[in-house]
Amino acid sequence: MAEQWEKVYDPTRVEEKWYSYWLAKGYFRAELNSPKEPFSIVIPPPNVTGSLHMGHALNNTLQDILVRFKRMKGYNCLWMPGTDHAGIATQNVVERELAKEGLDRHQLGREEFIRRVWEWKEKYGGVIINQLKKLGSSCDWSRERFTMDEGLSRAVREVFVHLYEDGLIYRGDYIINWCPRCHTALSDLEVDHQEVLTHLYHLRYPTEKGGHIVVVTTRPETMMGDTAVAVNPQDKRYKDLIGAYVILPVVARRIPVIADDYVDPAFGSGALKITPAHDPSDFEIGQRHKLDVVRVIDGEGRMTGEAGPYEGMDRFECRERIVEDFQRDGTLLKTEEYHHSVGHCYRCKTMVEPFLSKQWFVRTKPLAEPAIKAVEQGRTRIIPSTWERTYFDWMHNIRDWCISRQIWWGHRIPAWYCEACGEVIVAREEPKRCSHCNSEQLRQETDVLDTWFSSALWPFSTMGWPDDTEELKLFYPTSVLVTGFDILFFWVARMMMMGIKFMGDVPFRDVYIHALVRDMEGQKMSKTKGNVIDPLVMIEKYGTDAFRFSLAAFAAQGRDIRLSEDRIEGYRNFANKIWNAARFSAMNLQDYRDDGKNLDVSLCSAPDKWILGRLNRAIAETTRALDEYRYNEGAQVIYHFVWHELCDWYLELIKASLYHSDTSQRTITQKTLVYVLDKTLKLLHPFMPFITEEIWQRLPHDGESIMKADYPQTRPELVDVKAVQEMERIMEVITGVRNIRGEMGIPPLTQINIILIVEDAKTAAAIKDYLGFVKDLARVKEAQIAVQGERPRAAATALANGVEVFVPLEGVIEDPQREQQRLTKELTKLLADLELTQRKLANEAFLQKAPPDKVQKEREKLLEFSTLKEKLEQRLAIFRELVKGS
RNA sequence: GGGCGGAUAGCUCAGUUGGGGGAGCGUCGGCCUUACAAGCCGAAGGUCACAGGUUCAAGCCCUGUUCCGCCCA
Repeated sequence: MAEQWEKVYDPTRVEEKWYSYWLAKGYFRAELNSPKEPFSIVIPPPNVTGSLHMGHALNNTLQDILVRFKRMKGYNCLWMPGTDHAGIATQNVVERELAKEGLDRHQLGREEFIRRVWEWKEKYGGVIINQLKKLGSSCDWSRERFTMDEGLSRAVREVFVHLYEDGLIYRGDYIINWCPRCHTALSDLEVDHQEVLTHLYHLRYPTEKGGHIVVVTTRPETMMGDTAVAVNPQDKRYKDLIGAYVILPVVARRIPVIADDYVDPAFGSGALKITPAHDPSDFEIGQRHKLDVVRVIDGEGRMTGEAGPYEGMDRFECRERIVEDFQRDGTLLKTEEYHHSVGHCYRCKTMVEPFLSKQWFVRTKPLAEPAIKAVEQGRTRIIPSTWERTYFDWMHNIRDWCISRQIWWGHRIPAWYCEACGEVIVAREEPKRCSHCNSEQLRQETDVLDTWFSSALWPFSTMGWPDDTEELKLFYPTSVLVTGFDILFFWVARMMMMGIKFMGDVPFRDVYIHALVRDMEGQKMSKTKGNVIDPLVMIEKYGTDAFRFSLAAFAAQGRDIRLSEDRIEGYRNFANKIWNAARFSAMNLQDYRDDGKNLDVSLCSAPDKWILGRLNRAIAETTRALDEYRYNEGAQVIYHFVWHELCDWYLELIKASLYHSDTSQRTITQKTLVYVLDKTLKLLHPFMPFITEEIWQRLPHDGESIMKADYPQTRPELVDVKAVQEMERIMEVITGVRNIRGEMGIPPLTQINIILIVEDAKTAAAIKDYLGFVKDLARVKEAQIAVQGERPRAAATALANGVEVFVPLEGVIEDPQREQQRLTKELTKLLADLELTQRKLANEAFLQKAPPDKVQKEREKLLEFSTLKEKLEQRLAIFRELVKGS
């Protein structure tokens, strides 16, 4: 034990060292031939373009805690890591790079562009993986996957073709969400609705027979695409106009007035302009009434030739111009302010354009049904269960999923079109000729699939599906998925559907949904708001262990996390506390030799027995907390145990034995200390992997690494309940004396004597052996015990569970008023408690209806409080006299 | 418009079948006590948002109100 123990724990050197050690030893690897029970988690794959943010940090800390916990519990653990190709995001990044060189992807061509993306991925794609390693994540890196890997791509093709053959994938013309900047379709989920302040424009459309009708719209620029005006059939104002025609301004097109229940007569003028090409509801109305479809905005967000004089203008510019023009010519009657929510691209925040186009869709209803049932039947549990409702709501109202994207980076849709006969061929491998007309003129679909399509297969594609692998047999279904609620629909719901469809079983037994990390004001962290706290900066500043512990301590179920740096600093101090406790122990263990025998409680000292009792409880509670995904409770239990029980009491209590006592007592305490530290470090390891390994290796230990050690189990046979209680009574005595010191302003260096008065000789005998602890911890010079003796008059008093503590004040402090004040304060508190108890016991209904044990408890309290009251009043009487006399 | 969550100490938050409201940070007082001043000892501080209801008993269960946040349309 020649190691240097620095006075302050320095995480920087330690972390790197142990992570490399664990890697080199292969501790993170899952085994394929193991008798151990399997436990598996697939990582929510971060975007390959990403870098570690708080969300990742929380998510992976929680997973790592679970995996380390289970591994120590003896499970064969697989934590499957990897990244997601993030189609749109990655393409955007690489396009930006190209733009710096003055290039765009069209100049490069598809093949060359994709080559550049791969090149970029090889160069920068590993960033987040290294950051996860810094966090201590014990993933099985030998199995790292990427959604664009050959194996995973094969799974994607297999699933696509299979779904197509089952009639669950179709292609057609529908209104989809179009991002004019990313130049692609988006699914409904990929649209963020944001409340914006815009205007409602009242436009006057002349009717064919003279007169006019007023329509109300937020989007006047689409009016050139109107193909009808709709009113509610019940609306008397417009009854006569139904079937008539109006003349569309600007383009002078003749369009009908139609009746449809969709129109709300109370909104605006009650007349709605219908633009089937640029609004989802209008599209549906258009289909019902077989209306023409006129596209006035193109994929770039610019006005088409159909827009007449506005052709070529940007959609927003067009709105301004058209409003000006209408103002001038009287078409615009009125403008009012209006709040409504408008869709924005979740990747680039551009306002999406509802857009009619040909896209590929997944028919989701048949897939959703079994996924709903699985949760209803509890085959997958969602924790906390409040999220089940959200899951069900979404699943019940699920809409078909637009899966085609007009970008290049991603899994190209395995469909080919025959140039000769127009046949669509969907196949696993590229077809040579048309299955219908035998033509060789085939052209592959240019669209790629939504990234979430491949993510949906993640729990089984990463394990080698469609091959029938050992991994799948062992580790599917996975034990738990740990993820944030923001991707419950995007990802979890879709994995449920695909897992059940293709594996015949749910992808995970449990889904643990954790909170979002927000800033101190409760705002979502975002780069644009500038309120991000960088996890890597926190790690740098406070150490990984402190940072991880903070996240765990904050992770209360069902509640968002408002991260505060003060708390992280607090847990940095906690790490230092542990370090110093270990340092102290090491200093007192230099001569310790393990005798190889089991710990014999009967030989232990009272503090030893006490800490063993507390340890047992800490083990039970931490284990229960982690079994129930109550991370914050687990963290809290350990924190309290280490700081306020182990350090504040136990280490202080054993100093005397370590410093002065005879060898046998010292050896037993050393043995207990080693035992307790060992278990404590193991309890803490899943939360704080690095510091626990460092300390564990420095102290007497058994094995190569703490992460391969057994997780502590409760040991009732090591708990001596009576000894624990006796110790606690002495601790109360100590606290009582300290309280007197503090309240009476007796400086620590002032020597005091105490007299303990007890009721019987038995108690006196029980306490006698413990006087040393009182002397040491309360800084007492002389301590006497008396049975039923006379109470000293000028002495401050404390009552400790059957022991009356007296601190004679003569020569210590001469002002009796202080003690009088102190006693009055105590008495006031006591009287409040006493009154409450008396009132309860005076209540007939309570006596009759409350459970007997509760009533009994109140009776005991009454007795206790009454005795205390009597004693306090006696003391007060004495001090009143002393005050008078002085 | 529909749904969900929150309101508890100065601040950030725990509080698991209803039975004397806790922690961390901060504050105040005292300490360089040979592991740790990133520390030790002591203390103060709360109509548990508001109004009703159920119950012998409510921070907790029910109803309504106000304010805040989120998701979906």
